[in-house]
Amino acid sequence: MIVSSLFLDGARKLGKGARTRARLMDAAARLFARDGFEAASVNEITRVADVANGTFYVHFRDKDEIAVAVSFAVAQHVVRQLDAAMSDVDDAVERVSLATRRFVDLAISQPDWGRVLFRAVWLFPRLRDEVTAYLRADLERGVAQCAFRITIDDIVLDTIAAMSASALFGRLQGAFGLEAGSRMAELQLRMLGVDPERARDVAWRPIPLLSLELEPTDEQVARIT
Amino acid sequence: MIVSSLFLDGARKLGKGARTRARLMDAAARLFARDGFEAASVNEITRVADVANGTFYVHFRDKDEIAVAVSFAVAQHVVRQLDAAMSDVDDAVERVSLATRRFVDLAISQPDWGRVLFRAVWLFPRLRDEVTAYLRADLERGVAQCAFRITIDDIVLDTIAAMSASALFGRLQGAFGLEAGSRMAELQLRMLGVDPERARDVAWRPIPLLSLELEPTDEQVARIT
Amino acid sequence: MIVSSLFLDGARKLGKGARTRARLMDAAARLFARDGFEAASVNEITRVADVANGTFYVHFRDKDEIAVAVSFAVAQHVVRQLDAAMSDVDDAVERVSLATRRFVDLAISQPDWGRVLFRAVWLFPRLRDEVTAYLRADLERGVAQCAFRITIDDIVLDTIAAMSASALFGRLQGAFGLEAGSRMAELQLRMLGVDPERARDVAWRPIPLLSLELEPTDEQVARIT
Amino acid sequence: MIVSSLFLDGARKLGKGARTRARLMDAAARLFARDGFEAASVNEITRVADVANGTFYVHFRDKDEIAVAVSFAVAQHVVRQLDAAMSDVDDAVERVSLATRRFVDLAISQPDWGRVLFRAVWLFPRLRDEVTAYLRADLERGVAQCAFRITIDDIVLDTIAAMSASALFGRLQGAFGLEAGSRMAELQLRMLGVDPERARDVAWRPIPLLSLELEPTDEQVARIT
DNA sequence: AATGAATGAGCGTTCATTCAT
DNA sequence: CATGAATGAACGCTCATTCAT
Repeated sequence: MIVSSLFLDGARKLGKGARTRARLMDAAARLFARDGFEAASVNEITRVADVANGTFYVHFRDKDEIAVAVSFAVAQHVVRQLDAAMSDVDDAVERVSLATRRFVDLAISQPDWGRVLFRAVWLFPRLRDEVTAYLRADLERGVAQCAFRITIDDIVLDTIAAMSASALFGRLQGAFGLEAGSRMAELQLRMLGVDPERARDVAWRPIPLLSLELEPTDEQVARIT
Repeated sequence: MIVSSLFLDGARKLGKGARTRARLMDAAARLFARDGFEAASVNEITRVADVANGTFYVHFRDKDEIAVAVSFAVAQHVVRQLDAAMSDVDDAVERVSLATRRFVDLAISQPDWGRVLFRAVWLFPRLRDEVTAYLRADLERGVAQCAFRITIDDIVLDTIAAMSASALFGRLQGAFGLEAGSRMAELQLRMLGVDPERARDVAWRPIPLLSLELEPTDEQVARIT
Repeated sequence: MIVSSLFLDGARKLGKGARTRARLMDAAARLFARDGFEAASVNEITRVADVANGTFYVHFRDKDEIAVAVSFAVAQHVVRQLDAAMSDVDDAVERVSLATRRFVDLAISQPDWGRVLFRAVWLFPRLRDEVTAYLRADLERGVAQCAFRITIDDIVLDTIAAMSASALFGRLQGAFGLEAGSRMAELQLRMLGVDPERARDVAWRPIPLLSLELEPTDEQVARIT
Repeated sequence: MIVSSLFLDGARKLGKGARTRARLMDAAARLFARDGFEAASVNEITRVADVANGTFYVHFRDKDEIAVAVSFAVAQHVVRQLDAAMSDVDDAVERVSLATRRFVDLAISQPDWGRVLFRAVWLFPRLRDEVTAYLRADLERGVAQCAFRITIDDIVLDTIAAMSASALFGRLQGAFGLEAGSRMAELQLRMLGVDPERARDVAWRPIPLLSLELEPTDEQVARIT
């Protein structure tokens, strides 16, 4: 269930240095998810990555740097795939629903990444902005399509994000069941001014499960390395 | 603006032990708020409380214990007052709006408590439950009054809480302005199925500011001590 | 030969805390002398002082603080005794000669302190000033007595100090023999304009050896603690 | 003002290996001067020298070795030039004065080398001996010329050196002004038994400034490489 | 000869916690 | 109940050095 080689998989064909760096990022992702940024120690990261403690500082200036690197890489990886998976969907109502539902379902398929994302979004406002850029586009599309009867501002954007994050969190904690994604999507659509019946229909309609690709694109690897 | 004697004020008439404990909790509340739970050290707490560092362990088993004690006490204190301040309001729409708006305005009047609450709610699910008990009552009242067209379940409850918390957070960070409380209340009401026009009216109508009472009730003091 | 309890001896009658602090300062003096400030590690100091490494920080903010404390305490202790031991000598020529000779002889009787002094004087200009204040008084006295035919300025002062330090260093290294103190005193007096014959007479005349008092005065202990 | 290619300039015509070694020595000289021997790290040296860190150990056994190499080379380079610049001066009084004044003036024209020299002289007694060999010749010449009324021994030699070093140090620290060289030369001459009037005359008489040659002789390069 | 990733002991410092007084 | 000195494991980080390429 836990995929621990997001970065290593992508770096297999690269040099030895890149592989070590990837091992460190994998270890960090796992520990940040389990313990949080502060509680995860550099020594523990290197222990899990199976390198000497000094090796950490060959690849990262300090603990913050790996936190940022891991967070951004995971976030980009996830968001891009969610986005790519609905490239053929035009309707904003469908898009918002799909994004939320699939984002929440991350909690099941990749709990580590989910946790990293969840924590990182609080810590790095820039990351939040980058992630919500996709969301903003969909919301504005919805307004243009007269599907959302609401003014799009920062508070709405942030609130939608917080709602999705909250559902993800509930799933991760085991407080919510499988329906969390649909339920949250429904609530969001209602809030955005979508007719409650339509909101229910769209949010609960079965969708093909998106199985997240483990191996990042070469382009992503390049940015990470 | 910053209240630093929430607990001490209430413990004045009690014994010396209770006063020392109260001083520690006041110090802890201030430091947890300012630095976060992890960054606040026991030595710093005792320094601010003006007691010897060993005295801490006379009153609390460990750092976690004081965190729980402070969080629950602050949360109860705040929630009860928000509740008491609308004891004469029957309409659920008004109640939900008032609760959210005043909760968010905490960020201004008592940023210390706001931060403590915000952190504590993530940390202690039990605290979340206690706080949302009040909310649940209002939501069910709203359904009974046919004002909310929605099924009340844990996800809705949690989502409303997360939305308020998110607005509080935005205020604390300076990302949102004075209007955050009203805007969030409006979004919540829309989500709950209130007519958008009514939601806007209620959420943005001027309300008397609630100045939080500093001294906890005797009953609260008893529970804390 | 090596006195390692300058501070501990003085703190015997004080509380436990003062004794631990004294043990740390003794250990630090020994290690600073042997290895220098930078090479002496805090862990080593606590090991020699036979306390836990964390105990160091109960008594000193950081490594610098103990370096300053040790340096100033040793310097004051030494300088005051040199000064006190010639309270009945009026003649500036005699005084300068005595001070240099006895200072250099430190190298034999207390090599640890000698080394600490030598290093500290380079590191802490303020310490240099404090120490040379005594010297300045004697030089000015000599000018007033028409014994020194020279203008007293910072360079002269500093040069006399450097010369004495250099002789101390040579003794510590084993490069110079017993005569170093007298030889250096003679050179200094010649430089100051004293007649070469008189310089030789005064500098080489036998003097009672000053055995440095190990136990600092209560006043000194109070300043240190 | 700061010469950073003392060794590289001299190694231009040599092989690639010699050039790399020279680049490392230039970098080390600069960093030892700026930060001191202990604070200058091997990685920093290689970074400044623009070679890989592993390359360092192709050319030097350890950090000590480069410190010795740099110190001796700089010292020889400086001392030989000071000596060469007064090849036509016979009078020992003039020679001692010139040497001290020009040595102290190093602090202005080449503060980097000044600092390296100053530190190195304390660290490597053998270096001290090599440098003072020149000085000894002049002192003995002065005795032969009946200009110095003093017995030349190791202490006198060392003291003269310490005095010059002290003046250099004062200049580097900014504690002394332009006059430091002359003042110190005057003090030395007085100490050596030169008539105070003559000492003043010689020490303060204007001299042509010596601009140090950057490129070492081939012979020097050979010894370094 | 040159590279640069990797090592691991060691650094100064923090801090929750204990315990004799 | 209160004290505060003492503890020692753990922290983030540095750095001289090694070695496979």
